[in-house]
Amino acid sequence: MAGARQFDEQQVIAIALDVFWRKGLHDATMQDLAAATGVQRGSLYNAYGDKEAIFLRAFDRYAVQFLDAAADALAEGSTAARLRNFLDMIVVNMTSGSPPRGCLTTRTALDADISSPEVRGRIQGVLSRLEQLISKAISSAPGEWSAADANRLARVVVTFTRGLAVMERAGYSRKQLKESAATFVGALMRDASGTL
Amino acid sequence: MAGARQFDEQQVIAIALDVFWRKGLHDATMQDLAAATGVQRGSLYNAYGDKEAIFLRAFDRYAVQFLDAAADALAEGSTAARLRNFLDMIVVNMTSGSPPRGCLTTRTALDADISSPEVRGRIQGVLSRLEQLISKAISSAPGEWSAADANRLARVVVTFTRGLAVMERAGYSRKQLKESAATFVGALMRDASGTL
DNA sequence: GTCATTCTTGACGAAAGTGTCAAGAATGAA
DNA sequence: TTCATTCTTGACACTTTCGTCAAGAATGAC
Repeated sequence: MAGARQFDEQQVIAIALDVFWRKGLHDATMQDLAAATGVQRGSLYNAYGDKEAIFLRAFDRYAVQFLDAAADALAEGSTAARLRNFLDMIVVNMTSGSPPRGCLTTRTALDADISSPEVRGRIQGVLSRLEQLISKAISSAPGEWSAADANRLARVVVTFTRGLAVMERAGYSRKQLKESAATFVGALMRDASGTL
Repeated sequence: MAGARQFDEQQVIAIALDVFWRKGLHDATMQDLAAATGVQRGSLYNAYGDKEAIFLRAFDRYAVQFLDAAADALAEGSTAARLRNFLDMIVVNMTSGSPPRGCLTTRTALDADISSPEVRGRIQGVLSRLEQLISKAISSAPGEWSAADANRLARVVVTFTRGLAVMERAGYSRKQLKESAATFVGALMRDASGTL
């Protein structure tokens, strides 16, 4: 293999992820990626083909990290504690960075109508795997829900997390989002504890 | 006033709303607006200045209609019934059209980082007025919530509606969204009735 | 060390969008 | 009817982005 690649692919994809996270798949340009990575536009075309191919690589890395973190947050405690941990993780995730980067999945989902089937598939993949994780966490914790209820509730929780991502874009602070998340879990799980 | 305008402004704004609703403020072009309205690009620039000015007019009309519809849906019945009516209205609203148009407010919110303060302000305005409507509906219905609880719950409900809008973009059907909404209300409002 | 292969670079042409403008058309007021 | 004003139209200049390509640089295999 002659003419070796002059850049670190892992690093380029990691930087590309950051660019996409900040600007979105649609708004990030090849020039943005070239500037951020220090790799010439032509080299990126040569190495990956087009912007979407870079996005898919970056997104796949992101999805793995994200779902791992979600699984961790959902691993222990009561159902309420698991959901609280999970939602806190989500909120911190979307309010990190300066300025905050928001949620890459949600941003990408909103552009679904101008995205390729590949991209749409990744979004649906992340959301459905997330739903499965949550459903499992709900039904495996000591709780009062049937498997069917757990599935339905999991979808509601996923939907709520997407709402948090929108609210973040609308200007709500980390603190406000955490407060809403706490209210949500409190209302959903309310029992004799009397929260809410 | 000599040289009268050759087009119906109400109609142009209504058509512009449809274009923005389908493509988003950012992705809709002046050429899209010109083609859809039948008014030349130059005339639109002459009449309104730029794309954002047209958007603001269209959005303001949309916001009034939307909030009126929300107030209607939240007007009568138990807290649960009000919320169910309201969420059904929201879901129908975002799944109407072919293909479905989604939610204009949510789409616009997701582009907050490249929008003007005026546009961001409109988004926040709609969301906060919606929150107030819901809070009022919750606390005015025969129910068990304090005013502070109603405020917190209202924000949770607004957040959930934003989540529904994202899920719609991700490919969920009207039926699925309604089902999630029903589960949400059932879980939130659960009492001796035993739903969920 | 030679060489075929691959990568890198900068430039190119095409396409799409923006905002502006001069010239002409249309209109209401007098 | 006349005329000043306003609207309409198509063209223009500018910008951004895209994808490609030829020429040169770098590298691993032999």
